[in-house]
Amino acid sequence: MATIRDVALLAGVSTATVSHVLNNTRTVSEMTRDRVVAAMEELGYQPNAVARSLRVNETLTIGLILPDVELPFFAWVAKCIEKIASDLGYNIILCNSGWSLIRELQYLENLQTRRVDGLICISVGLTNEHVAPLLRRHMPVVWFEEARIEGVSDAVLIDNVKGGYEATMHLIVQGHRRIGCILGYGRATVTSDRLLGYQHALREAGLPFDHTLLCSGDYEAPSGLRGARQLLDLDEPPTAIFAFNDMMALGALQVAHERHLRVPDQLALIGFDGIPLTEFMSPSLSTVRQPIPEMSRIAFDLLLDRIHDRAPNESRTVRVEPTLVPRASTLPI
Amino acid sequence: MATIRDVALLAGVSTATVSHVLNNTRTVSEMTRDRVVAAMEELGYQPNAVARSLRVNETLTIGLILPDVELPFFAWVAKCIEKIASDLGYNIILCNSGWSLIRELQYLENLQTRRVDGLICISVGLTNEHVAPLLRRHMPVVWFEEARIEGVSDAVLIDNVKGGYEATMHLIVQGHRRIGCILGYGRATVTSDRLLGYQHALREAGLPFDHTLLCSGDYEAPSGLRGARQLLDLDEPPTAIFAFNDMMALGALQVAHERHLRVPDQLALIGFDGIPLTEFMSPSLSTVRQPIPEMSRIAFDLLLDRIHDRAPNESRTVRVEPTLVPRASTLPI
DNA sequence: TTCGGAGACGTAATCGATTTACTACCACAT
DNA sequence: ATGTGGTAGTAAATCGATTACGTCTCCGAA
Repeated sequence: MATIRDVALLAGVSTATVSHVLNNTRTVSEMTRDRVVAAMEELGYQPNAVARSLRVNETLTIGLILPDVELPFFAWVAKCIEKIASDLGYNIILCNSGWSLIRELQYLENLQTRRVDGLICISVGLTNEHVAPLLRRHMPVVWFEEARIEGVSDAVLIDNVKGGYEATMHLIVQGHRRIGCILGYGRATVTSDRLLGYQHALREAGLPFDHTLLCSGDYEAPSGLRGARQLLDLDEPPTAIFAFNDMMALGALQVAHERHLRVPDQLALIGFDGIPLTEFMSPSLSTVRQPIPEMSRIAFDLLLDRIHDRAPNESRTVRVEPTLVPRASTLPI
Repeated sequence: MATIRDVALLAGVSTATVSHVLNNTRTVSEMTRDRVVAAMEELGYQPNAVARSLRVNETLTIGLILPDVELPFFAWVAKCIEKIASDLGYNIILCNSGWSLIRELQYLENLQTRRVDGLICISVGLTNEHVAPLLRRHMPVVWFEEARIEGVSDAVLIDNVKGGYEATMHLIVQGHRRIGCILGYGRATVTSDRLLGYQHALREAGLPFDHTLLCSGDYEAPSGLRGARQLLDLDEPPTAIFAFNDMMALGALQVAHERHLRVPDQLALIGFDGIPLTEFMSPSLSTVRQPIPEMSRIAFDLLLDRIHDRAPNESRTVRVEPTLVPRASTLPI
């Protein structure tokens, strides 16, 4: 494999000159430049980014930690972030934590060792305490969608209280009085905030809060299925179900079909996230959309600001608005 | 950021000794080892993988090029490969080509520059000619699921002819005589082989091949929707549709609902891939499953063999069997 | 007493780039 | 003749690890 030295030798110049041709970092006479370029061609030279990274202390790589790329929501996030990154010359190291704090911590170690320039985290267990050592070493970290403690590292979040409120209020406006909830993981603020919004809406409408209408899920379809069955088996079953993500809503939708309940007449359904898939469910699924493309852009900008040291000392939290997307699963035709 | 030299200084030993403690590559007396470990702790030392990579010429990183992580099939692949890789200490650089050959080529350049140890490719346009320069530089490449030319680089493929045959024959056995097809991209062997299998099955059953029953798609749900509408608008519409992937089948399923066609009585549907989602559609979708976890394992093994120079000179193609998964969308209750 | 071998470590070259500091040359004005 | 300034190039230090080779000490056998 040809090195910069080989190129320099063949072109009859120093490695410095080759480097300057490569990076356009100093004027090189046209004659010399041509000779260098020709030498690179002839040798099939490919610069070694590892050596470059060692010297300039920059890897043009960022780590992306998320719970499970297989879930459409996270796949969506991964795609958006990868797009933005690659357009700017950055590469993404994909880290699939499988909802495990231990694996998250392993990735944290690993990514530091690899000297990634920054880190975007959709974390299930990491807190600011875990990343404090990274911050001290000036490794930028941005929390995405979920931040266990705000105000220490940068974060881009949505207003989950509002999202929960809007989903619930939408169902109430459609005339529903008993609204079941399929929650997410208990310890996540994502879950507790959406639940808070649900309760606000009930209170505002003067409806009682009945904890038997809550059941827990894990953001995967089977748990939505189990949850919906449990709710529909109640003595006084709900007429509408608010699933805290779209995949659990999909599970619930299957239960509706299995029990021959017409959606939305006999059972209304609303999800959360707004993954593209929701549009293609039958009936199409109402949902609360997270603006993932925008959030990805913001997350990357926050990261770049830190990487290039043009961010303020204090941390920044950007909160974006979710938007209600009413579709056939809640709207009578 | 502490370096190995800082550790050596603090522990009062040479960098060689620290390195040997780090990698367990030479016996170090217990006393010295303790001092070194203590020094590492005190300094919060984290080895620099970039420097290591430069020296040992190994990055423990592999590139994964695929068309679109957002599609559940590719997300599934990404997850499986990432799992296997990370268990072996490798990291994955995610490269989303967006079905573009140009971007694939850019990633190819980029990954070479970064000196990844190997490459797994689900390619839309790359051929062996494009990767020939990589192979000459001893960069291992494994084609996954699709290989434009076999027998030059390693590949793990499924028998798409058989898959197409089984899907079609399954529908024929259920009594269908006119079977529509929603194809994938024309230039891919994945598409042409599945079509071949379809034709084999028709011939074997003595059914005519009618090209008006074919329409083209792009593996995304909307194209399945358009395709299904087109097929059902025929003067003699099919009673069953074979979509060349599950997402297009999902689109077709939506058309069935929109036209109030009972599935499978009035319209039977079968997809391809076997993504987990199929189980949660209503009705659950029959499909032909690709054994992605096994294929991922095989792909990685092929790669590791090349990386460690224990592969034969000639290329190896491993072909695995797809399996028919009959579900409610083709089976009357 | 000497020699050989094992155990424990150190010195310094090396990987392939970038970049600072310096030189050489030429043109032009004073 | 001297100084000034710009252009084009080189030599060598540097990034932070790994590792080939060498050194030193100690112990037991000849």
